[in-house]
Amino acid sequence: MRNTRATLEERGIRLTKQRKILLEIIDQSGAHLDAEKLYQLAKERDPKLNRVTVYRTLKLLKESGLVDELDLMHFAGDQHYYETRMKQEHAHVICLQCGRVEEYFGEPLRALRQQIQESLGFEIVAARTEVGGYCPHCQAMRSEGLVAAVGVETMAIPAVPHAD
Amino acid sequence: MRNTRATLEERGIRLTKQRKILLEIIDQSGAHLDAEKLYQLAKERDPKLNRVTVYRTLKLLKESGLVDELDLMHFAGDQHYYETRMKQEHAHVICLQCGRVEEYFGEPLRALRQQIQESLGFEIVAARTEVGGYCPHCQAMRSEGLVAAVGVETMAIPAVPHAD
DNA sequence: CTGATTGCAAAGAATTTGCACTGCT
DNA sequence: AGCAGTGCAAATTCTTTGCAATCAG
Repeated sequence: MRNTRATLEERGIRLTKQRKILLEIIDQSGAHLDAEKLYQLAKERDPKLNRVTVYRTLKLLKESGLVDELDLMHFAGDQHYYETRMKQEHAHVICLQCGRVEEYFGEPLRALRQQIQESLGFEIVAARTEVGGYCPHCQAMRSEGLVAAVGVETMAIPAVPHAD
Repeated sequence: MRNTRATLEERGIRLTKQRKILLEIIDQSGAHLDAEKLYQLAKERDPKLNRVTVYRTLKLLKESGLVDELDLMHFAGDQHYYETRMKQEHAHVICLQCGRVEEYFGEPLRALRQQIQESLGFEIVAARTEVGGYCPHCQAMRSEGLVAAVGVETMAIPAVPHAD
């Protein structure tokens, strides 16, 4: 957040009340927010704040490289999710049953990036790895036959993930 | 394609004229098609074929695990791209300048998948790695100052990639 | 035959744009 | 003050749905 302000300033981007609110929400929220959820949260702080401003701000932050845009394997639809660009690269691993999203940090990610860079000669700017599968908890449920076997993309929007 | 028919048959899915056309186009096209491009190509073969059928068929193929859905870092917008599920896992590496898409196959991808599986205990069903950066050709252009430096996501829809 | 599949038109979801007003810097 | 930024309404883009007609198995 500290560096965020600096980056924005460099770009001559004004720090309005609305942007402050949105930045804080994105920063503080551990979860991966989509535009609508971000809008709902922002409205609590400033009921006048418009959905359009959310979209415009997200676009801005994306372009400035301050947030990353994910789609979590389109698990719950086609909306996009946003998170502040983290110091460390990570993969998102989503449970196709319960919707839980885990983050994976680890050496193999660096190795992969490194290798792609070398073998293709690309100068990599951004990388995204998303993985869909079944978390340990849901694997158990499935093998107990408690859950109907369905096509991977077939299930409806998930209920809230089970507790831990 | 041979196995495609089998898979569809198992599911009791009828092989209509329209579906045959769409399957062939997806199969034969080396490129990554979005729904609209697929529709355009299909219309050449059957002008009556409707856009809706394209969407329905893509959904079906996705659910049957016969095609993968990509978004190529949203480089050219929010549409999705489709490709037949390949035998081998691969990453998509897209040049943010010219739009060229390279595919990377390589051991590190397997290692990553393996590691995620082990450390998170997930049973992985599908994985997707997308990388944005600058291809060797565009790196050269950029360093020659032939191209204005722009924010990563700022550029317009790309022209056709330069020839190899 | 008969239920799955299509086409058409219309609805929906997510996101963007035009424009007059407002408020950072 | 002056222009970037906002809100509102309307437009766009991408995708899905309802329903009667059609066709594969």
